[in-house]
Amino acid sequence: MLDLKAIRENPEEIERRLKTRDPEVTLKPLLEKDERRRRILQEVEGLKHERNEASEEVARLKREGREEEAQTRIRELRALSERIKQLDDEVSRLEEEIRDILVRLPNLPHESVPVSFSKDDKVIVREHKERPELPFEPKHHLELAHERGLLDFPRAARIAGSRFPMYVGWGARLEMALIQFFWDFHCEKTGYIPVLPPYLGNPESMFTASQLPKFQDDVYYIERDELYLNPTAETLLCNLHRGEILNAEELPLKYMAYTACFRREAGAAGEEERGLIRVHQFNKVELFKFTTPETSFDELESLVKDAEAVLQALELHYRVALLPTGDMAAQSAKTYDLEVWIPSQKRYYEVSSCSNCTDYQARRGNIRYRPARGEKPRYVHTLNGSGLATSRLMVAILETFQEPDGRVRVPEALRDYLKTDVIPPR
RNA sequence: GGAGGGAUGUCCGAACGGUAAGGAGCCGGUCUCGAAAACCGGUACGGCCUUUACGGCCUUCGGGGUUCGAAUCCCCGUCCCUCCGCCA
Repeated sequence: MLDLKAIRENPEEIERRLKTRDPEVTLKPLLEKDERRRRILQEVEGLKHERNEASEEVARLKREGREEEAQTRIRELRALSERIKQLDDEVSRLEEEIRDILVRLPNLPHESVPVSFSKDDKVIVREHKERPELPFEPKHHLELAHERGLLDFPRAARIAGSRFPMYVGWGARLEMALIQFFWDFHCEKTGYIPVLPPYLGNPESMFTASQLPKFQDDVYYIERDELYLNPTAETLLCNLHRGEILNAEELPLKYMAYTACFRREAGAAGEEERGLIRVHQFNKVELFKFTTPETSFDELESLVKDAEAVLQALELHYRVALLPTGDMAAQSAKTYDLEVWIPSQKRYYEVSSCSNCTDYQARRGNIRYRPARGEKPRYVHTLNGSGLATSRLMVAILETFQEPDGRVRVPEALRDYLKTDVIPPR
């Protein structure tokens, strides 16, 4: 959510910047409603002042036993109270309308973000390692998994439905090893506080993270209990300090969580996304930071490095992309994607998305910090990044490290977890 | 799921429907070489409004209602506690 006061003070500039993400944006109706609201507010506050003084007078008259005079005064005050109620209602209606508009506006993009509506206009910032050239036609991960009995989609479909993965045997062991490796890595090497949060979130949490109101259809919803199934731990961690005022000294606060993530993925389907690429349930270790406004963009750079470090440890080829204005999530002011090479498709897939959401989520969730003793609280900045999503990583590992005979070499970093250096045939 | 009890500031804690006591803590001061103690003063976080003032309005978990006026009465909800039931 953007700062209404800032919009009021600088509407042209803000509208211009928002239009780099969504050309439809117009602030005019918002400003008109704001103007009206403030006018009525002034009137009603004046009337309330009047009422407060009159009420005090009634109390005094009653204390002094001047009952008749008090009754006369009370009769007079009825009309005033009626008017106040009318105006109050109008103010609340306007406030609701203003909020409705405000919560749907995206965040202001940072000036370093390339301006474009096409996702192809992302900027490749850097690459790691050479693109692996296999001396044979690489097999699709599903084929490898089938030969080795690593995944069982048909039976998962029996249990839950299509596009739910089921890991079996060495597949299950590899998935657990990846989770455990990411978890240990960030606990020990990058210093994030580990958290196992609830997997369900209430409407307020979804709203704060900006999952609502726009992405209602992308999340699973349990109507009976008014709870949403976690789509990404960003949503959960974002709410860890909702409504709090943090101390400046404790910032930046760095958290990490492992969760399963659930997404409806309505409408998504296609040959390219067969197998583990796009599923309703996947595992992810998420990184999340609460920082001061001054440091957030530096913290974004280090967050990206923390996520990259895991890919490097796994010896994978990847690149870092800076997303253009039109391709970022609404809450983000600046986003880097980490994209890993998938040999069978000869293309990159996103395995991590690292964003600085500045004060956008903080304002929605009223997450603040006090810069110094006695000073007014300010909104924190929130940052999130996957560190990483395991399901797509498994695809990359199976395909990148496959041998001509279909065996899969286990990267050094995972050997302690798997107790083998090659995934054998079943 | 059922029955009770509760939620007031940084903390504790009061308030016949009449406009948020008191204490601790914290901040400032007196005293002191300095500190402690004592004493004096300040202290409702926070938000909104513009005529930026010694200003006004809102704020007793949240949302509604009754009333001239609600921390207080009524309704709905959230969270916490106790008991019963169920249960990995």
